[in-house]
Amino acid sequence: MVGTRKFNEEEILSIVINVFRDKGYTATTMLDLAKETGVQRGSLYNAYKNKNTLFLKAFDYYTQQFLEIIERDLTHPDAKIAFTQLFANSVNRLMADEQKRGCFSTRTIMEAIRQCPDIQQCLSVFLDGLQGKIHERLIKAHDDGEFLGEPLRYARYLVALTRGVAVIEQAYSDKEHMADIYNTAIAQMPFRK
Amino acid sequence: MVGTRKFNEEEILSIVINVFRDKGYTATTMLDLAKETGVQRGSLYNAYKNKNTLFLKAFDYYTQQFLEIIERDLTHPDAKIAFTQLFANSVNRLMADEQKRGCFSTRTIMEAIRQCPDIQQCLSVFLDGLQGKIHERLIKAHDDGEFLGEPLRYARYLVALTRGVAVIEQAYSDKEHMADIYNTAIAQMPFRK
DNA sequence: TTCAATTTTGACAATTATGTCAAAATTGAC
DNA sequence: GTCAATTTTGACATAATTGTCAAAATTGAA
Repeated sequence: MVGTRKFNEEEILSIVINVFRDKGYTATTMLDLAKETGVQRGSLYNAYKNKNTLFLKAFDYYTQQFLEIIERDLTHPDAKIAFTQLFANSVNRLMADEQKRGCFSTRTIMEAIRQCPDIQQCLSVFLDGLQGKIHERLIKAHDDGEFLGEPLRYARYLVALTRGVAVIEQAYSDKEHMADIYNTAIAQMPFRK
Repeated sequence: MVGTRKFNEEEILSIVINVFRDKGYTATTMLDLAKETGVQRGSLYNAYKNKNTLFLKAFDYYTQQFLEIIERDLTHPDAKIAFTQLFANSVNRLMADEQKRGCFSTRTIMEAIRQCPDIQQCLSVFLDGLQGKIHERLIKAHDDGEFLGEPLRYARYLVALTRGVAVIEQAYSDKEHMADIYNTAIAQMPFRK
């Protein structure tokens, strides 16, 4: 194809996600995105039409990477260990960011959902995806006799809990606090003794 | 005092909270606030210096009202019923808003905490306040022999869960979904049988 | 009633952000 | 190498937002 784009799309989307994570949806301007990516503002408008569309594209890219990670976190054959690992990794990922910018999807739900047209669909894919991965793992655990609760109810419950911990992280950024919440939750869950 | 303000502060702060709830911290402009409150922009600058300071004041006012409501929700002498009511009321309050603007404090944590200088202190008062009310009620329940868990751990856990449900509300605005999460949580908690 | 403190008002300048566009540059296909 | 499609670039006009200020209005106290 003639007149090909100079920039690498995945590279740009990664940077774009970082900028949005930094400042939030509304506070991020096209100028910010141009500066950080090194792509001229006019080029971004040409390629993505506007901030809204660019955000949607970046969020989809994020979802895809995120769901792969969740799946990997839940691979341990022992269900209780698998969930313990998922939560531990989740806390570690939040803490690993020295700027403490928090969970991108949760911030998107709480801010961008009212600002960014058409984001609802992206969020459905994200949340249904997350709930789906957890649900699948709980069904397997149930079939294995390792888990005695209702998989779907617990999947919903756990998705909510992870969102809650993401909020707590922003408020306190205290690793022990987050770990404590997950430990309390895990200890209560109806895993086979 | 001479040259007294024309407007009623509590009335204005209520409106201000509504506008911020509507559009979020960043997307709300001083012009929006002036239009909605009927107070001239210049007057708002004179009285509150800028958006940031006004937001802090409004948030404090919100916290005060919120904590009174939580305390009232937890008054039932039976602990399990008290928490069941707290959660039911919490869901009902979220659903009662026809615009589905969501939990103001959770949205503030996820957006404004990175945009609004000095909000951290207001949020501490809010969250420590909420955790404190829940903690107190759990201690009482524990003393009464109605609750067998560790009050502080469960207080943290429940605060996180309520934040999580606030996120779920924005994503799905589905009453049954939220109720289901709280039911799953309540059913697991170590209340005396 | 007068007065001084304070608020209100509307206008102003400065800044920031958006979206568009024509000209220039690039590049794959032929 | 040429060419046509596309992207890149920088400039432009428009709109929105901020913060400030002087003049006018208000009001409680003396």
